[in-house]
Amino acid sequence: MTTRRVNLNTESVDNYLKAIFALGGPGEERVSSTALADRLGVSPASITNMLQKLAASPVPLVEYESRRGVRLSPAGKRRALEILRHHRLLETFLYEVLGYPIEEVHDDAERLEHFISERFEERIDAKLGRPKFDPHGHCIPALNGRMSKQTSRPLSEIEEDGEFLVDSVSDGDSVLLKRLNAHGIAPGVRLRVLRSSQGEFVLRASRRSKPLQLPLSEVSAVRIRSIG
Amino acid sequence: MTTRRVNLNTESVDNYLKAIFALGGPGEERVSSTALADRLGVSPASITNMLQKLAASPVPLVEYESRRGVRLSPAGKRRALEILRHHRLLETFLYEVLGYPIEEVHDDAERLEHFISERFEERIDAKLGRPKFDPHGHCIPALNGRMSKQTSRPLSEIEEDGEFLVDSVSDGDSVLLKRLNAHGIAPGVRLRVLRSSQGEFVLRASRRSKPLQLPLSEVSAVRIRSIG
DNA sequence: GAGGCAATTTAGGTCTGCCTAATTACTTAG
DNA sequence: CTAAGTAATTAGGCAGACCTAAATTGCCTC
Repeated sequence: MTTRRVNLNTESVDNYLKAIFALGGPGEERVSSTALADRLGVSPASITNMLQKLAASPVPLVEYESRRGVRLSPAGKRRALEILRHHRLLETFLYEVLGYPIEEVHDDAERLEHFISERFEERIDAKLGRPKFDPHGHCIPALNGRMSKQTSRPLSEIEEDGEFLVDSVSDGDSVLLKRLNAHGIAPGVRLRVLRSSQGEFVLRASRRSKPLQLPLSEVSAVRIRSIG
Repeated sequence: MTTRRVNLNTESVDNYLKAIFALGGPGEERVSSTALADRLGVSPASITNMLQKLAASPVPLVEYESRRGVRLSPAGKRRALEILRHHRLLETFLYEVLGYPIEEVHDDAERLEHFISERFEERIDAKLGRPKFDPHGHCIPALNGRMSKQTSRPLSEIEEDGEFLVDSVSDGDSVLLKRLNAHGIAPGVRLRVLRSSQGEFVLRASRRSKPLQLPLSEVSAVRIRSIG
């Protein structure tokens, strides 16, 4: 019986690796099947199936022990970072060069990230002047996969009200993103937290703009640093 | 029994439609299965299979009678032209904005043409100033699918030697394209045919450049118009 | 008008990525 | 320490897009 080699360069595999990378967090913790199933919108059975394939490949893309969750192998992490790089370069490109509205950038980048060539990647990187951050304030991994670690924390986790620097804004929810943008809340901006009680925050980006009230769930989309 | 509806918005379908469009020529003649199989690098059986599906869809993309070849339906033609538009806009974009070498433009455009959004299409079109021709000299179909018809003829079909205007150059063979380019043979250029005998042509684009000798098979990649 | 041949279609598989249902392994509460 | 309850895995299927091999069919020639 020949060991049949499978093709692991598919969009689907890309998405699994991205999801594991994202859910693993900075500590690269093991990720559970359900968490993945949930994130990818796929049944748990499909997850198990794919993970077994990814782990069994000649150069395994994940480390996987049955019922104990997965984490990326070095090769898998490399791939995940490459795609993340594509994604963020594309977002920057769509925003800067093609003049997309900020909240429209994510979806197109998500689709194209799987299909651009190395040449395309290199050309837009050059055109943009080798940017380090995308328009949401997220760090763009270098070609070699290096990426500086996050020094920010979610706005939802502050101890007390006051003034902060917006570090980045999550790009997943375009409606929220548009709203934040309309209120001047964008990376690099000074943000005043006027009031944060249980589930509600009231924010203002500058004297100009109107205050914005947000529930805790949405506030966590904004990451901040202390000023200074 | 429910009529199961199939998904016809796939890359594969795109490629069938493109192939039928290209092989049908300006007269939109019926195209044979073998010609398609050949062009798409797929077995004749697969062609039959796909054509049946395309013809049976609720809005048929092709007109197909068993053993008589296919042609595009109006809907199919619309789709084919849309993709051709994507392709040529992308080529122009990669060339003009991203500075690709001319011979590298085709492959990336071919991959991306299936995945760009309407917004992307509109943005690059705007950025390029609504171009009418791609860098190979091919006409870019308008948004509504309108496209002026070709007034040129293949260089391989000239009656006698002399001077011509290069109309366009085929983008399929990147090696040839690079060679033509290196000899200054590009759309809009005056081209002198120094000698054309049986299977061989000798061409020169300007007093400057060295003459280029090409076999008939490659010469047909160049389309020309009379000078006037 | 029958044979022969090439083109085409039908039949029956494969592989990928997904799904549902059924089963098994943990974990934890009593 | 057992009974739930939950998480994960196995088993068995399906659709899409391909393939090979085995009919067919259309047509051309003798």
